[in-house]
Amino acid sequence: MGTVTKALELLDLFTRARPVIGLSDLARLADLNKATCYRLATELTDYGLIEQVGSTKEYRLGPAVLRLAALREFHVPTRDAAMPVLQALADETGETAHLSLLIGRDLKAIALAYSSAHATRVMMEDTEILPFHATSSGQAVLAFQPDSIREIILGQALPRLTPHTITDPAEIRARLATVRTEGFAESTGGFEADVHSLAVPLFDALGRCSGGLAVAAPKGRVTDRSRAQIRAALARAGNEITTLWGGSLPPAIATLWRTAA
Amino acid sequence: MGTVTKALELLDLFTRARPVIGLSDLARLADLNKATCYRLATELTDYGLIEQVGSTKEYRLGPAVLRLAALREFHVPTRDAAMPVLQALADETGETAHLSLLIGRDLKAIALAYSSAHATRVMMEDTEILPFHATSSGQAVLAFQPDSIREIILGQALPRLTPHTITDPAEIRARLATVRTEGFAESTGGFEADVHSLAVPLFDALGRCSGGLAVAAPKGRVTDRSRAQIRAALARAGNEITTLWGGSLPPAIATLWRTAA
DNA sequence: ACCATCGGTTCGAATAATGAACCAGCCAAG
DNA sequence: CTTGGCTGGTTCATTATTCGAACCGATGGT
Repeated sequence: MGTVTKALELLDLFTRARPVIGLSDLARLADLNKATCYRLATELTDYGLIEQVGSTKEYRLGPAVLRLAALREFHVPTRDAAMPVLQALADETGETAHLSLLIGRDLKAIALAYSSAHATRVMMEDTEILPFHATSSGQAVLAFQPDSIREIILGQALPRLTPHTITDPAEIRARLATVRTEGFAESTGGFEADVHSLAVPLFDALGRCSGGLAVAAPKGRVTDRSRAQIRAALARAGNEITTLWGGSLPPAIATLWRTAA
Repeated sequence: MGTVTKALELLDLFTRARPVIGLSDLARLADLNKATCYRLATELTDYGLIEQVGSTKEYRLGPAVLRLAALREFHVPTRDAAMPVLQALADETGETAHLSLLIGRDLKAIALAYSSAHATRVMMEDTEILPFHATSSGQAVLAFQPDSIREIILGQALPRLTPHTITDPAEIRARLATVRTEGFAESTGGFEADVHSLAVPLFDALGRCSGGLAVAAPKGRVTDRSRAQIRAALARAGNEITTLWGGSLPPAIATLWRTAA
């Protein structure tokens, strides 16, 4: 593994639940020698990807990420464009909506929107990496990947995260086929017990499925009626975001979503 | 210089004016061997900081920056918090407003807002790094840095970017003293000929000056009246953003701005 | 006074980065 | 259809950089 990758992996240690990390912790979490970790952290700090805060000298993500994101949004409006749609989706369904993107080999959440309709809502605090096999977003995205990529992912370990997580590759393949014929993915308690979620795939300008859009609700609140409503809202929002991204839906999906919405 | 820094410097080659870069160009621009550049680019690509687009395989900034920025904004709302104020500043003054942050040893623009009041407006296309000596933002920020940092920066080369650029360190030091007593920095044609700009410093929660806020207008459109209006708007906006950042103004500045607004 | 931990530093050994030369593929000019 | 100059990508021996055990001074709790 290259030095650059090692340095960048430090960035992944920062999460919503753990936004600041001291040098020793950083080294422990990254399984790196403290000296090595210090050098890498110093280089990241010099560039501004992380910064040291206050007298304790702990690290957190730095201002450089803002500049890079602003530049990317200028050229390829992704998050900014999708944000209002995401919030509208949360408002319309009364549940938590989130948007995820395929980054490297992982599916990562990049935006959340909450609804204030209910006092209890699904929070997604420390959820950056969405496991493909255990989440509806993951299944929605996986269903529309090329066979080669899908098989690489299904060949990896598929940890049982809850008693309801599906871990059999064959069973997952069957579900993905269903996702393709229905245009929606559904997961109940596979990632977090008591959370139901529905998701749709999103497509970029080259027709590749590059992300997912999901609505997560407490299991007990989901009825046949609300499921249908969420599906309709997801279809509309998925269509809208894909359009905003300059993408185009596979014709089969477009047809399926039209009937849902 | 470390490998990580070299890799990260590749990211700086992407600008608004040059958002996609091929491998050979990237190597040339970075003054790196093509093989080296390729390895670094591959590592950045694997992480998602850059991505290859289409059949031409050119590189552009990748989706990972969005995730990192979302995480940082969650913990330290900076850009998101300032954005509406920035737009209001542009609307109120009828000119281009921009926000810059001290990142590493450079001052970099992270957000722009345009006004639709006039057909001609100052565009800031390829302006990521704002030279301290030649811009009003730079002078505003430099004026409030600790002596040690200020002297390091003034000790560097101060290129003459236009016929009106001030390049004499002594003269700059004098202007910075004025900035401190007035609470505003002003530059006319020092960075781009025919552009007038006014700026104020911004302060973070630790009382450090960590950025600048500026309004840039075509030189010919600036009158005594509009200058006063811009200063008043800048004072209000600077105050507001500093507050949003949980920062506090140095008492001297607070007093100065109160009289302007 | 003690011990553990913190951020940061040192220096020889070990490893990873480097770059000249080399592919194959593409495209436009001759 | 050949030539030549470009592209993105690859190889491998040389070498410069990274690595990590041990060490430092400071801090904080017992």
